Amino acid sequence: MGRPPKFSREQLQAAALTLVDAHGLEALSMRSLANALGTGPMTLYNHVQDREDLDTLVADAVMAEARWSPTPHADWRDEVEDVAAAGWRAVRAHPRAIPLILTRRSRSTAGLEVAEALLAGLARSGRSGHALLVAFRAVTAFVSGMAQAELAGRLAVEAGESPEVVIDRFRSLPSDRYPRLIEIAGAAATSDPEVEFREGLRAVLAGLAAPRPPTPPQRAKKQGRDLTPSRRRS
Amino acid sequence: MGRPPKFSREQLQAAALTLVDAHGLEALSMRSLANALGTGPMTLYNHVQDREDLDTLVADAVMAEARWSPTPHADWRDEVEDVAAAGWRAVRAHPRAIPLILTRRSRSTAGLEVAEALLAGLARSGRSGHALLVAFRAVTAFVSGMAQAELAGRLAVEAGESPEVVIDRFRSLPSDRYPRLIEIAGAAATSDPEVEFREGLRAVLAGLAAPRPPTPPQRAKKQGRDLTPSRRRS
DNA sequence: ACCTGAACACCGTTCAAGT
DNA sequence: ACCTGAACACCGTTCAAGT
Repeated sequence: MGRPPKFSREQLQAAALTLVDAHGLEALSMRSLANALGTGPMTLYNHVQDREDLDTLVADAVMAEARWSPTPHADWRDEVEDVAAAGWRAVRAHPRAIPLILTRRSRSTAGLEVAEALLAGLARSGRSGHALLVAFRAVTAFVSGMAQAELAGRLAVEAGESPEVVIDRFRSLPSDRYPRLIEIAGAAATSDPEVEFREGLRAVLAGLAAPRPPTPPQRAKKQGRDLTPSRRRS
Repeated sequence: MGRPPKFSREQLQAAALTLVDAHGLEALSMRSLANALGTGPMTLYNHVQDREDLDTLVADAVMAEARWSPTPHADWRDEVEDVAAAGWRAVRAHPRAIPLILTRRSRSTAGLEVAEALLAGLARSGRSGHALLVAFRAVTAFVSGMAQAELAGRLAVEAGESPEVVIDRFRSLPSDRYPRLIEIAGAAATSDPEVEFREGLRAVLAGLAAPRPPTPPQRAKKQGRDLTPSRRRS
């Protein structure tokens, strides 16, 4: 009976994230992680339900790194910006894990923490209920969408191409079909992702701060989304 | 020499998407697709570079379904909203393919088409260069972020739980730690995703329409992101 | 309660051969 | 140019057994 676990959840997370950071997502498997920890694959099933669960563990490890100021700012928008930027920094620090985060963020406890902090800031705008939900979705959508954009660039670089080559290829798209795409590819060549994030987020927050036009009443309906609590192992 | 291809790109796309729609992402493999088409796995390598390439093919098939009005609206924001909503509808029509879209949208030709149409609308706001890039990122980030939210709900339902159960589980989170999360879980219970999308997008567009505060000049730097052209097979 | 090796039913992909 | 079967090096996971 009562035998102490051989590995802690934190050990698993750290080892898995290290593997992903160093060698990419494809390098993470039950077998490779077990190997990195010096055991057989089956041992992992004492700590993790699934391969899926392992992926969630990694996403959670990334989100757990997010740090923001605990003291509220004067302006609620600054507070939201602070938390959102923290989440985004955590994601950017682990580019190879981004697909996992895009796909499992809402199953991570650490993700819930970030969400609640974001909501605390947004609630200070005077919103509650449905309006708060919409604002929350807008901000989180923006953050994870920016992470998606980040991923796209890294994928190509990963595939062995320099950023310059990627942009050049865009520039060599048929210019009659994709004139604007080519234009922003040029802009992207000298752009700082941090600035893009900041400016974009401020635009979103400005939109949320502006008086909102009346909207038709809700039809009662439908399922909850982005609301899945993380399943805790045993 | 010159032998006509046994399958067209469209056939592959259709068969793969059907498989995913019907049985989920895990049901798509080189072998299962080959089987559905009545060949051996190796035949697929005449049409596709990779397993990765197959994923991109599916994402492309989904984005190719996006349809929007070809005639420009009076207000540029309505035009952007039209295109963005079209992209979102396409995504929602294939919920089980969402992880692929989140992860490979920027490698899809059909995705480029949507992007260019979005840019055409945004350019009418008077933006170009860096400002256009930022506006573009904000809108696409919002759309794919909303898709991410959509995914989260479907995952749980897929896992065999009714939407009500999912929301109930959220409501039963520790209420001292996650008060706001619980609040919006309640709001989400009666919320229509379509309304959320519309309201959120309008907030983003309102923010983009508002006069922008001055921003510090760009440091020259960095790589392009979200700009990877799709690799065409021979 | 937790650990673990063997075995099974899958994968993607290389190779070599065919037309 | 395109098709294809056999074979290889991987996967996640079930089972049964150990402490």
